This record gives sequence, structure tokens and C-alpha cells, in this order.
Amino acid sequence: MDSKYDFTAIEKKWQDYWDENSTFHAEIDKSKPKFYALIEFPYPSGQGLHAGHPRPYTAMDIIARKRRMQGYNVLFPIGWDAFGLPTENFAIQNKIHPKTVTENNIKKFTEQCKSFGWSFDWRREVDTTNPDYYKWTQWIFLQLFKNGLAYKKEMAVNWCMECKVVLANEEVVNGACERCTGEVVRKVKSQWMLKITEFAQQLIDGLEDVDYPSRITYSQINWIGRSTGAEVDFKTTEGDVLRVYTTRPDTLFGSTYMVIAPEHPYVEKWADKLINITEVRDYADKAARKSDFERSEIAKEKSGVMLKGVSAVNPATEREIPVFISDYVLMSYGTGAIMAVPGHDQRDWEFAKKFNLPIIEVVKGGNIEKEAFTDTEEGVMVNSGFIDGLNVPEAKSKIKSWLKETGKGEKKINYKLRDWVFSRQRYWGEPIPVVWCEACNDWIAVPESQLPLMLPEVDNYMPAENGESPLSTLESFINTVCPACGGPAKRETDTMPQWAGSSWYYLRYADPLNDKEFVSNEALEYWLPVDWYNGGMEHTTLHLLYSRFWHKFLFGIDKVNTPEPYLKRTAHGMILGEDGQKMSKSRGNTVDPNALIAETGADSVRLYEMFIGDFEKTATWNTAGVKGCKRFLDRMWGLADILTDGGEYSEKLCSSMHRTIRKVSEDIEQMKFNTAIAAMMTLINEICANGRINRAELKTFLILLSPFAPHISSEMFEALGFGLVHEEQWPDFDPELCVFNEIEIVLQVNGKIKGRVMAESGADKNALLKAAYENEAVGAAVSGREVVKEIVVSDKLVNIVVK
RNA sequence: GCCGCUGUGGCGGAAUUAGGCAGACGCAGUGGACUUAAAAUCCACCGGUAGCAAUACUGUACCGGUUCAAAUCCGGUCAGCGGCACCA
Repeated sequence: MDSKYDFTAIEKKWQDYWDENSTFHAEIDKSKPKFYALIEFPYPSGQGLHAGHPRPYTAMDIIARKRRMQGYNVLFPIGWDAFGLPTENFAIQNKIHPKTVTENNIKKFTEQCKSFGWSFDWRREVDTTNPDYYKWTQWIFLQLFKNGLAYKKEMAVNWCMECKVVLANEEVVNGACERCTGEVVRKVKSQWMLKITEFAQQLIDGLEDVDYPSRITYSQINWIGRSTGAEVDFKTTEGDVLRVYTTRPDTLFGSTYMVIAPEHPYVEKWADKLINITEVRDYADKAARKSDFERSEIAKEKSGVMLKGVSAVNPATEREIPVFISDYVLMSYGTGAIMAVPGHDQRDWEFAKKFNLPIIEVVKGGNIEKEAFTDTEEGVMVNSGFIDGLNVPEAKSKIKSWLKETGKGEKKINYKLRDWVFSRQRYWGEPIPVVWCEACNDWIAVPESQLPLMLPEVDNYMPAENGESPLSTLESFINTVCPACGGPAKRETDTMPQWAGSSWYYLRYADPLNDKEFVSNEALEYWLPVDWYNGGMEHTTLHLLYSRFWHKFLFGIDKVNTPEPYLKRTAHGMILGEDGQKMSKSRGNTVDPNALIAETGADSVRLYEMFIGDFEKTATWNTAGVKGCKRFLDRMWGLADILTDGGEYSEKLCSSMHRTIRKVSEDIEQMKFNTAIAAMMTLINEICANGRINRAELKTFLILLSPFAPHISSEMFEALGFGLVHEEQWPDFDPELCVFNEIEIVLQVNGKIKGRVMAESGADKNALLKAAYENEAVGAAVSGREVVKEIVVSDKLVNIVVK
């Protein structure tokens, strides 16, 4: 073996070898158990890989490599989530076609990925902007459309002033654009919507059957926001019925007024009867101009206008009560109208105080003079007719039955989740394959045989100032014939959001070249579901929810074979710059991992990325830290010099080896890569101190190291005549050998350490006690005092309690 | 406001699953060896206080509790992070 660890040459050699020999190509092989490992495919940005990418990729690579050595047939694919705004914006600024920008970026990313030695199956590479791929994205949209789950609707949407594009609710963070942090305003537009709300319950229930970290489960449940209550009908003096949703039907007797959203249709319905209609319309107009963010600022004082001329009747008390409009009631949730119970809802309480409305106590237990009493555990019903004296849960149940019997209302479950705003007025996305036919007076699906509906070439892909898609000016694209009646029709010019392509890519990986179906049954049955999917926390309410929705839809129409796409999901922590801030070009704290590879080699960078800290937690980058990992590999390389042929080997080292096998094996499964690496470092320190290692032990050690640092392991393995390390079996450990015969026992008196003594493992308790008393320091501490208790923990410690 | 998580040396972090030697492993630092010199490498030290030292005391955000024994369990407080948030 060469005396110098020439990582550049070694890494190139093995990367070429793996490529040329198709080492990591996965084929269906029913004789082996399958394992589908998935990472979130990258968005190929112009900046190339940054230090954050290699963390999750290396982690799944370690798991994939270990699984292969454990006899699994592993699918570990890679692809490109390449549609999207940054590419389009870059293209506009630099006057290069987005397609060209994407091609260049993918080329760069591919090179960078290959230099890390990740064991992807490159033959299965997918690219969401490739027509062979987006043909099937469009096909899935058509299935949604045909099943009534895609519809176009005029509605107020979130509009990013910077990106000049519509945003889904999930893309608005604290009133700002998730991507560019630009201002988000409300704009009424006609938009394609997907009925994700129909799957709200399934999306909650499905979480029971998968292995997700609790923080992800919680945020998905939070986002879907299920609540149970009732809808109640209030008759009005106009002879119609105003329906409200409430989670507290038990407080019905305490409802002293009602509030409807400013956009509620009844405002205009009642316009003729409203004495103060001008004032009312004025308020509604102002509310409409506010962004959702402004409207929902909590600290804000309550405002509203009473509808003079119309009132409602509380169905429980039969009393007439006033109706208000106020922007604290949202048209988009429940029925857009509420029964206000100021005694037991803080918002209603504040509103009632401001407008001097009566506050009636119907649940006893608080002080409604000071604030609303919202506790549902302690209170007892009062002033509530036939439910007086009941506790809150009893009252809820009884009033629900009463509502049903009297026909005044019914049980109801509501969700905060909204339908998914699915169209974008931009160029660089999948065209939505529908046409508007004036004669048919409807949207008509493009026939599947005409897919892919190609994104046309345009000269100008700038979004229009009026918010229309760049495609809207392209006559040759727009004008077409109606597939239904053959008459003239116009194509939809909006495109799909970036989340479309990533909502099903894991399915395509199973069968990426299929031109007949989006994926074959055979591939589905063998590879799906994904066994282990690792990704970022930032995708919990976007990508993860969207792709589960699409999967559940496809399951419902028998196109996939499992109700959930991902069996196990884990999430890595972000990597911050050396200054502890989020890495960004503008801050200048980004780290180029490929420059580091040139300096210390990919194996060192891989190790450092895994050693940096708890995989699930945020970590701060420290370039100096890579040095420690490089030193470890240098010492590894040096082991060849102290290699002995013979079997002479200390029992102690043998035991350490088995313990390390156990530790590394277990830690990989729990993604505790940092401690797995620490264990290997400890072992190598021990070996170096020992001064020699035999061939069998070094061989085992190289196998253990190979998922983490595959290049150096492959090279040493081959050079020492062991063959190909990736063809080896993952080593087993012997639990008996993990325990070394000689164990150090801690000796305590009153819980304080007085000394240590060596004992045989599994030694008799009496023997340990005897050894303790024989210890000088223990003897001194015990002498002349009364022994109250003697505690002996086998193989660990002796504690003598004295008075 | 609701839900969840976290708090350990100069730094990243280990030990928390099941209470049992706090600080593994690494970085940085200090002293030494090698070298004309530097880098690299090797050896030693490296929470705080006192001490030449052995050692003693103290120490895991803070206060308290359980226990022979608490970073770990329980109650409370403070700080930070994440999700939801006028959702009726």
C-alpha cells in the first residue's frame, strides 16, 4: 500500500469504479428483501451545493450502504426538482432561457454530488421539467380534475408583490412570502384549486400508521386543525336562517348577539332592509382591503358595525339579538358567521365590552366581570334552562341531541385546512392541461393521448404586470379546439406550482423510464412504500402534506397500492454558518463543500458532516472541525503499517471491537452518527496505543467504516487483498465478547466516590462488598460509623450508607 | 394564548431510552519532543476553587422534592427554539 493517503486519486478511482460497474443500480429481485431509502431531491439552484445538502444525503447514504451489506436490495435514487421561481428569475435577469439555466445547474449539481460518493442509482435520475416526467404530473392533475377534486374559483388569494405570483396558504409565513419574504396582499383572482380538504380526516388518521417524529405529527395535525362542535340555525327577522358553527354549543343560552364576516353574502341580501347600509358597506370595503395578516393581528382592538334593521333569534332563549359585521369573523372558516357568547369566549367578551352588549354567565366557575370564563373542565351550567346543573361535556352532548331533535342544528366537524391554491401565473412550471370552451361553457380536460402538453417556447417569460401568466400573450398556444365539441377553445395559461412535481416523484423513481404509465404495477408492488424518507422540517406542512394528499387520492382511485407513501420519516437539523446565522449568499457565510473536498477529501467532509452534532438538531458549521476527521482517516491509513498476520491479539481489544460493532450498528439505525463516529475514533485510538492490529480485525473495522468513508475503506480493503468492501456482509457482534472480563467497579460511601476496584464481570455481590471494605479509602470512611445499608449493583458499583 | 422541544466546559457535543464514575469523541488552547525553521506528527495537561502535589470541596439554567444515589424522575420558575394562532 502506498504510504501516502492520496485521497484525490483514491476518490476519483472509486467513483469511476462504481459508475462503470453499476454498483448501486437497483433492479427488482424478489429473492431479496427491498429497502427504499429516499432523500428530498434538490432544487438545482445556480449556487450549487451548500454545506447543508450533504448532511441528509450522507446520512441516508450510510443507511443505504449498511442495508446493502445486510442483504437488502436497496433503491436509493436522486433527481431534480427543477421547476420554480429562482430559476425563472435568474433566467430573466441574465436573459438565458430557464431550460438552459436548469440544464447548466443540473450538470453542476451532478458533478458535485458524484464527488461525494453517494451511492445513488443514477440511472433512475428524474427531472421534473422533462416533458417525459411532467407528462405524468399533468396526467395526475387530469385524474384529480376528472374526480371533481380540481376546480377553478374566483377568490381572494395571497399575492406576493415581489414574485408577482399567487401563493398557497402554506407558502405564507407571518404575512410574508415564504420564499422571498416579500409583502403578501389579498387579490381576487380566478384560481385552480385542489380539494385537499376532502382528505383532511384521512391525512390525520394516516399519521397513526406511519413512523414519524412527534414534532412532525404535531405540526401536521396543527395545520389541519380539526375541531368538533355543531352548526346551529338562528332565525332572523327577515324570515331566513343564519347558520353558525360553534365548538361550544353548550353555551347557546349565553349567546347575546351574532357576528358575520364582512364578506358574508347576507350583507348584500339584506341591503334593502339595512338602515345604515352605507356605514356597513364602508366597513366591509375597508376590511376587504386589509391583508389577512393585518386582519388577524391579535393585539388589535375589536371593531365592527351593527346591522340596523335586521336581528336574529336565539333558538334556545327565543330572545331577539342584534347582528354585527366584524373582521374578527372570517368568511373562510365554518359558516362565516358566529353566535357570540361573551361570557365564555375572550374575543366575544372584548367585542361586547366595546359595544356595551349584555354578558350572561352560563357556565359557573369564573369571574365574567373580569374576563371570559373558557374552562371546560371545572364549570357547571347555569341560566341555561334544561341543561342547568350539568357539567360542560354533558351539556354539549345534551344540547347536540336537542338540536337534532328540534331540527335547529346538527353535529359538525371543521378543519382549518383550506383547499390548495394550485395555479401560478408564471412561465417555468407545468402547463395545466385544460381548455375553456365557450360553446360547452365549461373547462374541458385535454385528452390523455395529447400529453404531455408541452410548455411552449416564448420570447418573453416575464410575468405581466397585470398578474397574468407570460403564456397569456401567446396566441399560438392559447387558441385550440375543444376536445369535447370540436369548436374553438382557449387553453389555460396558468402553470402548476413547484410542489406539483415533488408530490409524486418517489413513485416515478420506481419506474422512471416507463412511457406507458406513470409507474408500472410490478414496480409499485415491489418498491413501494418508501421505507425511510429523510428531509427538512421546513417541508412538513408543504411538501409532506401535499404528497400524502396526492398519494391518498391515487390510492382511492386504485393507482397505488398503499394508503401512505412513506413508512418512516425523519428530519435533519439545519446547518448554520460559522457566525451562527442561517447560511445565505447575502450574509456571505456560505460554505462550499466541494472546495473542502479538494482540500481534505470527500471522506473527511462526509465524516465531519455526520460528526458535527445531533443529526436532528441545528448545527453550527466550523471548518476547523474537519481537521479532526481528516486526522482520524490519516491514522486509519496508517494502520496498514502496524498490521500483523498472526492471531496474537489482546482480549481487551477484541472486546472493544465487538462493542464498537454493536455501537455503530445501533447508532446508524437511530441516526446517531456522531456517536458512531466517536466510537470508531475511540477504537482507533486504542489500536494505535496497542501498537498493532491483525488482519481479521482490520478487515472488520474497514467494513464498519465503509458506509461513512467509502472511498478510503474500499481502497484499503482492496490493497490489503480483501476484495470489494461493498460486497461484504455487515459484521455481527458477539454480546458475550462485548463484556470484557475485567470490569472497574466504583466504590462509594454515602454516594460519594471513594475508590475503584477491578473485578471479574458477573462477580458475586458478596465478593464485591468484601472488595469494597478492603479498599483503604472506603475503610477509612466507614470506620467507627454504623452501616445502615449496603447497595451492590452488579458490574457497576458498591455504595455503603453509614450514619 | 395553545401545542411541542431544548437548556451540560472556551466551542461542537457525550452520558437522558431503563436513575449508578458528568464532560466520551472532536475542535480550540497550554507545555514538551522532533525540526535550521515552519507545517505535519507524537507525548502530557485541559469545568471551577484551594493546594507543589496526593487530594478536598464544588459543579449539568434556577428553586424545591423523591431516592442509598438525580444531567436523567416529579413539582414550580426563568430563558431560548419550533409549529399553530381573532379558526368561533
